[in-house]
Amino acid sequence: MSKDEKRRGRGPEASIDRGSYEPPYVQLVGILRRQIAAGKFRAGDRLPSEPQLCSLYQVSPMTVRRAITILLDQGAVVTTPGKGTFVRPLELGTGTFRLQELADLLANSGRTAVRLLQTRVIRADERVARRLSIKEGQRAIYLRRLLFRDGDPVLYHQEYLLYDPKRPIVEAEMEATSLQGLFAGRGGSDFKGGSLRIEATALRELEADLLGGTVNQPAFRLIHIFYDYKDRPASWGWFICRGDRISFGGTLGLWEEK
Amino acid sequence: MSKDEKRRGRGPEASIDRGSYEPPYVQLVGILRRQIAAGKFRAGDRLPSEPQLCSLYQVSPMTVRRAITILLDQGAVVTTPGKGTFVRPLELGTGTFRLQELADLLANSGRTAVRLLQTRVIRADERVARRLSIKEGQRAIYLRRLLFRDGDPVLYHQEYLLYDPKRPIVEAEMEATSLQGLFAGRGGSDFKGGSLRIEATALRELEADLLGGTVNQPAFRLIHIFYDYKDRPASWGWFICRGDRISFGGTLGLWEEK
DNA sequence: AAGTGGTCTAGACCACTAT
DNA sequence: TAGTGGTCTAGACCACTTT
Repeated sequence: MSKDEKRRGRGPEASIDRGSYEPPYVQLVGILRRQIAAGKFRAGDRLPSEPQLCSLYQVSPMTVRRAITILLDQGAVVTTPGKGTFVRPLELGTGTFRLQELADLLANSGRTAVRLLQTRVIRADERVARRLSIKEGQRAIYLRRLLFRDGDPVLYHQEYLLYDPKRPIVEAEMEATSLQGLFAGRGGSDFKGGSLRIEATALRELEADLLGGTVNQPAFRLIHIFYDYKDRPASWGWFICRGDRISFGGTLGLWEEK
Repeated sequence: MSKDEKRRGRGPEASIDRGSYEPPYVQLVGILRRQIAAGKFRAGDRLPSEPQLCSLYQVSPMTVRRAITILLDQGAVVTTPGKGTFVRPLELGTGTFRLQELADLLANSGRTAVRLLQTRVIRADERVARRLSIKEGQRAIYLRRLLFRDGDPVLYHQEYLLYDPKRPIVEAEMEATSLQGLFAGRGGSDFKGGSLRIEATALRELEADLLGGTVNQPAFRLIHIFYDYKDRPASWGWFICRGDRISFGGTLGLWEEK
């Protein structure tokens, strides 16, 4: 698909290929990244100034600016007004893990199934009340689900939902709520966003039984709070997944997965 | 174009404040985000076209474009050429976890200490050879470190490094290698980047002993490979951290931590 | 005063999609 | 044909830092 990757073998500088399908600012990002990755500019070094880059690569200031901005929020460089643009050193704190693996586990809805284990209206105890910002004793919905991949149970999900008497939730809907649209990505959900937290844990008896694992086996617990469009916490819950079934990957610095 | 005020009818509820220290494109990002978060535009809805946004907020196409681009890589919208810009539904797969917690654990170098437990030159077995892309039997450096926070052991680190006879590593250097500059963020490292993977595990006897935990206690294993500027894998290793000492957080969708 | 990053304008052209 | 996103130009102004 990318057959016009030309070798610009000689000279320290590559140049912008105007005939390429790749826009100049993308090419410039690539050129600068390669120069950094090749060690031409090391951590702490200053990059050429923006006017210099303009004349070096024959592009307008705006195009240089776009490229720099991209490097900036890729974390490759830092800029300080009046001084210059500098190559950023590796910092572990900037590393991130993606949840893509979790989504992959549940992609392809044909291979995925949800079994609703339990659904009941409960009275919020102190813990639930605090998480959902309601009063103790108020109603909430408690759900337990088991998610299958190719017939194998892979995720155990427990969730507390705001109870809204004006909008009762149908059973069929509950299988989808916060899964459809969250996992598959299609169909709008009623949530505007949420916060996540991942913990290391071990399977308890029930969880081991449901997930076909052994008691005390290492596992991930993924805790979520989703908020509705009125900023109310509308869902609090957690997924349990066997540690030998999933792990989460990410990259650091200029490294791109190959 | 007509500069008549045809925006009186269904005008924007917010407008760009030219006197603000916040540049117009940032304000526009905020305005659109708030409208989405408030439910004015729901998942799947189409945003006003870029020319419409230009006249709505009296900014140039380039400014609108910058705002849209930001929303785009914030994951808030998706764009399809020829059709429009659409609000993106929540997708769990887009969630990310930050390693900030890990960096925080080791911030403030005054409270942090590194104890080198072991350092020896070894012959690479099959596993090490594969990870470092060297031949079996070749030399490599094996390190074991214990990292303390306020006197408490918090991280156990094992690492295999490329052995370079031309550049022997001093002991003092080893305490810093891949920690200084990776954690503290100052001082350039010799690595251009790396890949990370996080696993759920349980403490083994040695690890429990070192970290002051109990055997089989839940824990995280953070595996890393760092690459040098010649794209060689120069460091392979992993950190062990008690599960009750750390967890990793992140957000999803339009939610911002408050 | 000169250089640097940061921002913005007011158009232009292109490729794509729908009618 | 008209509308849409995507890109680009060739300047301009500002705030900041260094000399």
